[in-house]
Amino acid sequence: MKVVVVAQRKSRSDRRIDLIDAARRAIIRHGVDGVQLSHVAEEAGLTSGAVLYHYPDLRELLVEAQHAGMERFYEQRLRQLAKLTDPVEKLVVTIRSGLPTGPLDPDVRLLNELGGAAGRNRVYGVLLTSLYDRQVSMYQAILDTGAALGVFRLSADSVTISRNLVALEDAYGYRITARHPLIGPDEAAELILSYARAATGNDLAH
Amino acid sequence: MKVVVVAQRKSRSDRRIDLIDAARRAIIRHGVDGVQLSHVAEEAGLTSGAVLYHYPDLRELLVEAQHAGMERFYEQRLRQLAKLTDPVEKLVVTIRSGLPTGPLDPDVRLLNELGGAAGRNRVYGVLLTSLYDRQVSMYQAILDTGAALGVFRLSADSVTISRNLVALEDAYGYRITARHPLIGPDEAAELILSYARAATGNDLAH
DNA sequence: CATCGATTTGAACAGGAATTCAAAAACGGA
DNA sequence: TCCGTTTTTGAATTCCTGTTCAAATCGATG
Repeated sequence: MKVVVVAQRKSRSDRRIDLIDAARRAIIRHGVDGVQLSHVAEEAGLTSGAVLYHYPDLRELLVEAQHAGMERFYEQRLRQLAKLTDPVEKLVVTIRSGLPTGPLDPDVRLLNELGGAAGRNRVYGVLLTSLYDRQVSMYQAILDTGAALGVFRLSADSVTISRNLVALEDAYGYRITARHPLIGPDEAAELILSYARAATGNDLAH
Repeated sequence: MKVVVVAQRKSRSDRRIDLIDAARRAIIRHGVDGVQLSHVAEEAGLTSGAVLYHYPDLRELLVEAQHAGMERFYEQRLRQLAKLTDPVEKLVVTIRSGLPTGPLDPDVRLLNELGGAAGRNRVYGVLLTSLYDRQVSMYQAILDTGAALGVFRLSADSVTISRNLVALEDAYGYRITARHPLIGPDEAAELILSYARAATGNDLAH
């Protein structure tokens, strides 16, 4: 008696979502340039042929996976922000939400994979740049309203400060995923807050 | 008449230096995880067999290439620093020397390739961490002497400020190599200087 | 200039990955 | 339940990469 087990069949769109998620995991495991069809198939619990059926070009799937990962990361930050009203609280929470929870944080790991590739691949460069700009705008809104309310006294224009805040998040994300022995999520948050305090003239105690 | 052209023969150590350099270029072209033996061979003007003769394990060569690239980057920064005495000048020049000259700057491109891989590969993580720490020390020395001379009035301890300065360099290095349309070397330097001014209480005009 | 060891080539080989495709399986609807 | 369509498998094929190794070449040395 031969029993053949076939992977659960799914609708077109459900399967694509599965594959994008599988690709995300595969990229984290093997890197954007090291990932291969079989890795994605394995993560998805399918055969290479099935993956190819949905995405004839692996590179397209990878781009979609990166895109989806970015969007998820950004949406998550916005969602946390939406719950708050106090500019001080907003700023503190947002700084936190830009950092990985630890060295294995999948969202940040995925974004970090893009860093190097963005220098070689224009598509990735554009993706990463657009994420950066949106994050900057996010901070700007917080800083501007805080300044309007008289809670913050900005040491420079809000664009400059916002760009630096996002830059610091990015960089500490790399340090944390690289397992710096002295810099974890808490320490990184404190380092960025140190800058934020100087830039806003507020001690950011909430 | 058959003419066989053989690559110029070189001494063991010369050839190894060549290969490390070729590997550096190959990594920049294809990524740490996308680079393959033939890429390195091509960059070196040799055949795969010849590369394998010197480095039976490609991964070892790649690690050496990354290591060499890091050291070169760091040494270069130290060298520029050694020429100066004024803390203000030192700080300004050092900030500059941590940024790529443009999107194609090979040294920064190479370092950026490491970012993602450091989350997966412990060796790369250690390399990158040690570079970061040394750069932090470099800034610390500048800030501490400036403070001792009364030129700087630090807004936080020198470790904190130094960590943030290196973090900002790193992050803007990524932005520049990803070809951010608004942030080039000059703009990045100005952004970091904005922080440095606030942190040192010095307007850093030289 | 003859020899010897070190270096490089080039071809052969092995393993693995992407791609193709016919057949099988699963699903939805009649 | 049966049928037509969609999805998945698995095997065959092709392509590519790493690896091995004998032969050729080079450079130094006596």
